[in-house]
Amino acid sequence: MSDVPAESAASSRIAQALRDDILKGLIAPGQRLRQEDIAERLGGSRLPVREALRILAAEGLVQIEPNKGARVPSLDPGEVETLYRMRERLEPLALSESMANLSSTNLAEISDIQRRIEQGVDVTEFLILDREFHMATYTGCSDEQLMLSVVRLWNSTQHYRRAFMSLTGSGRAQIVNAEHRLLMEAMDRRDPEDAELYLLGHIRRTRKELVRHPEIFSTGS
Amino acid sequence: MSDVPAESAASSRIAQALRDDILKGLIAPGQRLRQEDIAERLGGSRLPVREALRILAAEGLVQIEPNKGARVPSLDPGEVETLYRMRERLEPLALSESMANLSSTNLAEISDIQRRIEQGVDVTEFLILDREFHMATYTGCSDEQLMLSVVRLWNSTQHYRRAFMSLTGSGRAQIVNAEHRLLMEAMDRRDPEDAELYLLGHIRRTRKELVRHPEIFSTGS
DNA sequence: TTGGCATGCTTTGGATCCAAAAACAACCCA
DNA sequence: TGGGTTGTTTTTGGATCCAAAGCATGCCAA
Repeated sequence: MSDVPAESAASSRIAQALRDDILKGLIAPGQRLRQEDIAERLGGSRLPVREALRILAAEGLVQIEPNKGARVPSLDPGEVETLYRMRERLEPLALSESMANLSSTNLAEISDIQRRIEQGVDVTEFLILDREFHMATYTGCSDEQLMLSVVRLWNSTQHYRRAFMSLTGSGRAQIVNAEHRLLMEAMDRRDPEDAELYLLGHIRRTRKELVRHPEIFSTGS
Repeated sequence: MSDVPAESAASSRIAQALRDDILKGLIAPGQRLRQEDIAERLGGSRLPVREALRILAAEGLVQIEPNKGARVPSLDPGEVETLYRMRERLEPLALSESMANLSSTNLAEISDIQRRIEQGVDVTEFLILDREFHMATYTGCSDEQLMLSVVRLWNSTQHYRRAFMSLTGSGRAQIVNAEHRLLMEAMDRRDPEDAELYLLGHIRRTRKELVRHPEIFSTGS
């Protein structure tokens, strides 16, 4: 789950810990983050905590309101839909930028991740592996800003992806696997155009499924 | 008793000042930002300066390296090209999300900005008005994350847009005006599809012109 | 003369203390 | 009894001080 280049400071250590907690769902949307609590729990004073919260705010994982503190943003269905529309447009770009630089070793790694997904996993494991899969397809993309945006989008939607998976179970696994396989096949053929198209379809279908399940957004979690 | 907001947030005040300086080009890419200097120049201690730098880093305006401080990132041609490709994909989305909510008053404001652009302005003024123009077309987009991404992209490329304009002069003004007028016409017709297309073409053409002028990226500015 | 190392100087990172703003609760009054 | 108000408490924001990491200079030795 570690994305950023790990600027070796205490503030980034705290940021990393919080990031993991939020992405794992241990901190729910809407929940407030008190600086003192975090400082005590993770060690250190409140100052690096404040910087960590700034870092996370930059990644879209928390929202900071002046004099009111930080909280994990809770999104409404419309916002998540827009985030998915952003993914539909940005990730195919990242993919095509990446594919030119992917070695066959990279492709083998991607294939291996997909193999593990198809071995049947629980929701938590699937969320991790699915993210690993897509990020692996982007490893050839050297553009930092683009990848930062992609990671932000994944971060912001992670909670709702988990809620969706928990709700629908792994019944949709077959479709996802088919889409992943199509994507991999196009990548093996070194066909960025097809790969972009399959990826677009994959994300778009997920978006449409999400908006069909507004119960994900009920606060009771 | 509190009639004036009293500038409660010193860190955002400092961030705003720095942001203005960077966008105006007073702080060039590659230039280092020493915390103490900023603190002394803008008033306050180093602490709010640190937070301000984090805020700006989130907006892509500065880069922070641990124990080495913050500097305005200097981009290579490839990075700027990717940023423009991101713009090509994200801004049409923002535009279509926006258009549903634009009133005729909004459209009149946009038209007024374009009118001022066509009155003939210098480079500095053009950069401001052009940004105002496009941002005005996005005012109906209520999605925060999308707009944040768009602003980030504009921020990151601002310096190279200015370098390009200074280099080529206002010779390209006619093309830009024609594109803006086409865009406005589609918006007046309430045709998001056409508007997206014109906007895409506008950004794409600018990208292609930029990559044709690599001398923009030479450090001597 | 040149390469490498050590020392000091500068700059950033972190901790503690203090002030201000907001949430909360109890109270008073209508 | 309900709403507004005021005072207390909690929490965040800012300033100062101290520690650690870079960086440059300059010295010494080969």
